[in-house]
Amino acid sequence: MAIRYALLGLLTKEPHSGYDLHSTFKTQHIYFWNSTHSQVYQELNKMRDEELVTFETIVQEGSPNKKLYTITPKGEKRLIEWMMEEAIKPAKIKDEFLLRVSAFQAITIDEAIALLERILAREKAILDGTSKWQQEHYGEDGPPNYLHIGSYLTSEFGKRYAKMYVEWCQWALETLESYRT
Amino acid sequence: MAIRYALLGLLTKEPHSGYDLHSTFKTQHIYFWNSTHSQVYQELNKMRDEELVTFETIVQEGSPNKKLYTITPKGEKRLIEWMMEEAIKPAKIKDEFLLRVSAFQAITIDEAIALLERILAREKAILDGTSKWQQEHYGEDGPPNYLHIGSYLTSEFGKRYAKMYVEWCQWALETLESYRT
DNA sequence: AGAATCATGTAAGTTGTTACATGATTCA
DNA sequence: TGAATCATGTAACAACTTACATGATTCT
Repeated sequence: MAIRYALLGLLTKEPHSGYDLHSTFKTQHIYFWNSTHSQVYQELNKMRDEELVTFETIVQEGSPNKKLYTITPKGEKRLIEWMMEEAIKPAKIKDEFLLRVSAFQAITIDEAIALLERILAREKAILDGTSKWQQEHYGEDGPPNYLHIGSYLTSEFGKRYAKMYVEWCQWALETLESYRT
Repeated sequence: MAIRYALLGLLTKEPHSGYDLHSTFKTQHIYFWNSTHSQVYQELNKMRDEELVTFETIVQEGSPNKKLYTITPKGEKRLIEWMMEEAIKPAKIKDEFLLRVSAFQAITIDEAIALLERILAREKAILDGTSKWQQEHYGEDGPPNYLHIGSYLTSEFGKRYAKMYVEWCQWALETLESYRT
């Protein structure tokens, strides 16, 4: 239901192919949305049937042909209606690592520490990647115009989320050490 | 697939009813897991069929009868196997508010500010609730024994997540104000 | 009087995932 | 030579949500 608004939102900036849209979920949108390529293609087909998007086939040399999707006025209207709904559903999170943490009582302290150290390394790498992405795209001053404000604000969220995750891991490791004695 | 590990994890601490388990998702687990009561009951039935849990019917006066579920040795073994898997899937997040933020270019600055202010209030209330919950359950010193370490570590995550969300909202509001001129 | 809490469940529908399917080009 | 990237799609299955269904008690 909401996947379509994720796609429509990206299409308000410029036309994208299905492949592009999915790539964005895997890179920029990881902190607040996720999807698989098959779902993206299916949803784009539905939206084309409902005339929320149109596409144009781009013939390329060297890489396969692609379909460049553009949002229609009807699609824009629908997106804005959704953005203005009073009810904002709370976030739905499925974090398998934190689920493991919540069951740490079932394993030993050493096993728990080993798991945490793996995730600390992973989150450090993510923080690094997000910081670099933001620096490359927006530098110190933020986006040059309002068109990219959304992307800038959410990239900052991603950076803060990763930083919080890293610091929490470090705190959790210290806390676990103190339970060893 | 993973909902069962969420349930099994809680059952390693003590027996719970389906209602209890679902309540926990709505309160303590909101930062890393979510589910509906219907899914909880369905999964408990499946796990009973697979002998991962057993239950006992508790007859109550004043409130309806309930089924108290207990984890079996087979269930514990299955949980630990899952916790020790090398691959830890990245978190899957569906945050409709941040999805709206990512499309802020489609609405006016005033509308964007109004949305952010609503969420700031919501997140402040959540931070407050999480802080109080942690204080009431663990005070200043943390859990008295290793049995509650998981719950303590994840409640701290929840607190830090809410704090980060509040601070990000405040930063985003300032940033938006600066784009008005 | 109406809403919230406790308590469990089924049925129908929607959403999302995994596997299957293809194939050229580029990088290591 | 094998993996990664670009590029799109379908089919089958699993996961998840919403609506329906009931009903006593307690709080406002």
